Amino acid sequence: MDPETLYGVFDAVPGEPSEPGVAEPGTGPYGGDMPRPRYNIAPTTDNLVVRVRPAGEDDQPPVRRIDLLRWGLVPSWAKDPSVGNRLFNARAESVGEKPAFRRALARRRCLVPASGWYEWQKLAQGEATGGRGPAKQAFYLTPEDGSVLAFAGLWEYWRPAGADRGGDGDRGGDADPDGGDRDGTPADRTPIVSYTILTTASVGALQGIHPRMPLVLPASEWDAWLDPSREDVAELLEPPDEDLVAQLELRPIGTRVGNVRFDDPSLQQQVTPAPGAVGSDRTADGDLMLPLALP
DNA sequence: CCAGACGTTGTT
DNA sequence: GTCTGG
DNA sequence: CCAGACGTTGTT
DNA sequence: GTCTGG
Repeated sequence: MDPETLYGVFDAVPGEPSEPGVAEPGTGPYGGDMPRPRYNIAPTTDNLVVRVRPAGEDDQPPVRRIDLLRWGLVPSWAKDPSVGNRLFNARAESVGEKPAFRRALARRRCLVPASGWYEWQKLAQGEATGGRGPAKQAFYLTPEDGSVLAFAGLWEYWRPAGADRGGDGDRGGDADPDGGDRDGTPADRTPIVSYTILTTASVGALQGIHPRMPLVLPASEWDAWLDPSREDVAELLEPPDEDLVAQLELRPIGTRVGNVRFDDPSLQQQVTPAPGAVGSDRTADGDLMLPLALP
């Protein structure tokens, strides 16, 4: 997706230029560089996220802001930020009870824009291919009308122990473009603002591919999800409506998407689905699937 | 009390 | 930080 | 999630 | 097999 379109889609503005721990997306149409569109996003990388208020400035009217946050939520109490490497998803069914996510669910919800997402369907070991056939089929799930999706997310602020420099964002504006500090402070002492994506049970045809899916929020729920004063989000944590899922294209794609060093539009090129995969006209054994006789 | 976890996915 | 397990 | 690494002693 | 990195 084109990152610049996101400001319009989400009625958002660029984030504060000096928020510690946040890589700058740039100001886009307001005058700076935006990150290039991405086609293969991996956990631990910085990606665009929509938030209302990155830090507690309580008086100002709510403004949606877009920043680059690290995918993989690092809890504020973590001693080592690598614990966030595995916290890139949070189950919607239990997120309110997990120590790592509970506080963020109550106070720091966010939206993660995406043009779609990838999923792997595990296939029965193909006997017809002598076991050498592909054991899995990748899919790109994307709205047929090209609209932008928003995944429900949570974000968190982490500061290394002992790093005691005060300032919650608007002071000490030393906009350091690269990760490290000028004074030689290693990167593992810099603050990190990170996020996680909620998952839920798959809906409709997606169940044939994978039992889980990201919690996709319809645009009508974006405002409520982002509103930090909203107390009861149980309704928003329910799986998406079937009609939302019915608007998605389930596009079989090649296996290169599994390797993060590939990151270009060709990853989303449609391929013939493997036998037994969703959309294939052949069974897992390679036999042609015949249409059912109608009465 | 202290120590240790704190999570999800998927199980050819 | 807060909860669970020993 | 998938891809890729996974390690020490001792230096024949 | 299991962990780390992207």
